[in-house]
Amino acid sequence: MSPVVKPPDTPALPRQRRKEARPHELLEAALALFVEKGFAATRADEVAQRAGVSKGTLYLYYPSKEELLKAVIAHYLSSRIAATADEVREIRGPMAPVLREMLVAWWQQTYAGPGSGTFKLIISEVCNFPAIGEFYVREVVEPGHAVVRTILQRGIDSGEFRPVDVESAVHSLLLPMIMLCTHKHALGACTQHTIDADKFIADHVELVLRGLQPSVPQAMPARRPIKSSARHAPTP
Amino acid sequence: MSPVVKPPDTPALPRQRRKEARPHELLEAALALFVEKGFAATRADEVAQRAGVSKGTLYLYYPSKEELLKAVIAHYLSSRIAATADEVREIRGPMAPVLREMLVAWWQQTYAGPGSGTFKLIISEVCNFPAIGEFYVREVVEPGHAVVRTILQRGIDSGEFRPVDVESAVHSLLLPMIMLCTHKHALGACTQHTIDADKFIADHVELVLRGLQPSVPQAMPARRPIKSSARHAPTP
Amino acid sequence: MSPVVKPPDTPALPRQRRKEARPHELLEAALALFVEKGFAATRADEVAQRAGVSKGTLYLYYPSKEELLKAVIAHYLSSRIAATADEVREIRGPMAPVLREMLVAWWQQTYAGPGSGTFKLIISEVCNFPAIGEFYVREVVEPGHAVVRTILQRGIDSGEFRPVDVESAVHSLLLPMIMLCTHKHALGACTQHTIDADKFIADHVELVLRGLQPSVPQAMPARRPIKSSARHAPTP
Amino acid sequence: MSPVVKPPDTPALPRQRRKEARPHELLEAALALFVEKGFAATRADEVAQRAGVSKGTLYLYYPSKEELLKAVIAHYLSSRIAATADEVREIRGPMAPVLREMLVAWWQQTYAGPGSGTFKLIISEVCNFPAIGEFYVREVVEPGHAVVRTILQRGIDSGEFRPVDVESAVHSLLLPMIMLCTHKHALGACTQHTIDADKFIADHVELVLRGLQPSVPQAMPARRPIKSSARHAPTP
DNA sequence: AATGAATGAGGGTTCATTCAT
DNA sequence: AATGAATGAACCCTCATTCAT
Repeated sequence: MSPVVKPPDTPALPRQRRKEARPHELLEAALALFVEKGFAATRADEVAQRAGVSKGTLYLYYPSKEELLKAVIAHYLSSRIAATADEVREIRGPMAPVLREMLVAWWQQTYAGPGSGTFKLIISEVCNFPAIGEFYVREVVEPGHAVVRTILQRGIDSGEFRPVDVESAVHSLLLPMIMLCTHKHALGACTQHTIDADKFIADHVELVLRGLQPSVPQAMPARRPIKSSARHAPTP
Repeated sequence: MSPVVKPPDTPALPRQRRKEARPHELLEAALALFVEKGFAATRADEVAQRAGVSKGTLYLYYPSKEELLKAVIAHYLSSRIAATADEVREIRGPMAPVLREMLVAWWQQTYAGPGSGTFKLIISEVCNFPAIGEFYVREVVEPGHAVVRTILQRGIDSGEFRPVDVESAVHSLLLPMIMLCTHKHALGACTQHTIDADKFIADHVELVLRGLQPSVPQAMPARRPIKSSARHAPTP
Repeated sequence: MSPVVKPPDTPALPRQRRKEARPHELLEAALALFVEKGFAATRADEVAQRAGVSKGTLYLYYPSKEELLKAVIAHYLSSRIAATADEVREIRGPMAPVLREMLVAWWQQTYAGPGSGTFKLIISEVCNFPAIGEFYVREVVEPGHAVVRTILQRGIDSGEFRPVDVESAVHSLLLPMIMLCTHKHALGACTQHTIDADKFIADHVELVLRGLQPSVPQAMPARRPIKSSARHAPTP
Repeated sequence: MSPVVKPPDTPALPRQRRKEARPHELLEAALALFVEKGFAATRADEVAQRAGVSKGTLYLYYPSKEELLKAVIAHYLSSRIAATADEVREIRGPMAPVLREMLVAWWQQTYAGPGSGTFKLIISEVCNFPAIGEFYVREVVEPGHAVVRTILQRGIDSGEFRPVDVESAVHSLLLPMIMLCTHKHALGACTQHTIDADKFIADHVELVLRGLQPSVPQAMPARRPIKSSARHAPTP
């Protein structure tokens, strides 16, 4: 998927001057370690060592550990979501397949690649480095939400979807995806509690799309109290 | 909420002896700081100061920072989920209201309280302290999933719900809740990107419950390709 | 030997008020720990605990750890050497038996009792607390040396001993004794390298007394080069 | 002797890179301070400062203060006693001059050099670090004793020496030397109580050698009570 | 008088950053 | 450009000492 992944079996590549590759290798090493251990618990020379350079070299490319973090975030979040938005604007016809395919495509690109760790990283570090949060919201959250919101709104307008709260539906669709990316680098990385991510995402999108269908009036008497005695909060 | 916060302008308030209250105050302070800044970035005397004691006192109650972390996790994750499971087992009748009310009740308890931060804390630190992950999976994840899984399965068996993949549906219901707790202490704590959590949870549960309803045959021509040219991965 | 040794099998003596015994118990505990671990490596509450009191109580009797050290030294070095000196002054007749019996008597008293540790303690701590050294020299070294010196000199004057350097002979007699006391609490306390102290002291005194005998002229051609090639410094 | 001592009035002498020299300089500084103040009372940055480096540099070469202590011991106790033993084995002829010269040679090498402090250091710290004692016994005590024992035994076998207890005689010869080394760094370093060490050692060896001479029967009626009333223990 | 909880200065150790080579 | 030895501020933790009970 990403051709820059350093082959892990070439430990001592023979002194070829690859000044151009250095920054990217450092970013990749830094991302992996920041995601795994957190920013504060990652030592600068761990990053350098994983990138195959000395500690001093790291500081040749990034003036401080914090700048390295920002570069990591900027690099792995430079999204092409805006481009997606433009494409979506042109599409006509039923929105359900559009939504399904767009989400699954984004998902497959994201979950497998190294960028899946950025969500955990942002969650962990945003309070210490609020600039990261602003960048993320501006570059990723808002354009991403906008795309999904647009599709949903168009489906509602055309009667394809029920008139649900669009913000909530956006979250219903996207939050599990973010959570799964996070899980991959958290519990999933160090416990036996794994999730079949691809299957879940397919099932989840399907479930939500079902939930968005206009109701067939008589089909479901939702929220009509049936036997009142049966209902109570189970964990008061 | 926190009447114990020492006013910072009293330089030497007379040394207090409160052996019983200290552990809880220290745990509360540690949770807040570990959640906000991360374990490694939190200094031991920050915790002590927030709890209104000196650094030495902290070490009177917990032998190391790591043990303090474990105590925080153990304290705030001692769940009453098992009790919930017992109650649920007795319930008869339609499962949709049971599910809705149980989830909302759990949600309201959790999101508002200090325990909502534990999810971010676990996400951030589980790779550094795998024992935390095992504890969390055993004490929270598995019993929690079991409760929801039981309800869903019973609804499927009775024909109230479609025969969906139960594991996926459990995740569809719960992951957004976890994500929202996490969000509260991450982006939500330091950017303007807020979410109306209560409304979203209500909407989300409703949406999923709709998606679980048995399908009315003619209602949705799902997955039928409509205009083939309209489909392509939106973020290439 | 010393009737104040606390029986170690009465761990909780039932609240009897023994204010008078406290200081001595503290001194005994402090001596044992200071000798074993050194002053700096001994914690104040270790001393208190070994004496069966709380940390606060220790500070009721001694205002600081350093004062406790001084009290230990003063207590265990309060020597009765001066009295010995008076007795010796009266003695007439051959000095060899006097010396032998006096040294053995002093040895037997000292080596077995707790005071044997004071030599190691002084060696270890005198550079950090020079006052201890001055006290020790004044109270122990000088009077002790004076006694032995007097006896030796009298033996020399009477022709019983050879006219050796008296200072050197004093050291030849006493230094091994000090060294053995030190050894008991150093290597002897934690390795298998033990010395049969009583036998050695008897042998040593005898050997030195022999060496003090007037020489029989033809007996020893000392310092006459014998086979010159055979002599060279063995560890150059 | 110590040309590396940094003059204290040059606040920032330009950072030096001397990877080879550092370990020895650190060991020398550490020995001096550990001997003078004891291990526990010596601060790591005192050692670093005396070696002319920063505290961090110390930890570049030794992973902890305790490892530094072990390195000091290992470095200054790497004895050439075994070599001496080989040489001694070849020597024929009278043993008295051999013994005298060997002891004086060893003495002169040891007392003047920095290694003279190791005895005090071992005495002070062996109970806290028993491995040091085992190392010392194996590397120094046992081979050293073996050399002296061999010489004495050969002298006894040839009739040159009286048939004394060899172990005791070894101690009679060596313990005062150890004690003098110890004294140099204890009382001798901080009180006026000095000993003319070279003279004493020469006298002492001579005294003991005299005591080892075979007795001329009629010369000394040792242990035969002469005037019985004159004998009594002077310090009862 | 006795206790032991509380304090905070101090010491061992780490690690981001610098700089001589 | 690259290295890695050197630095020192900062952090975890200890423990002598104090003081409320």
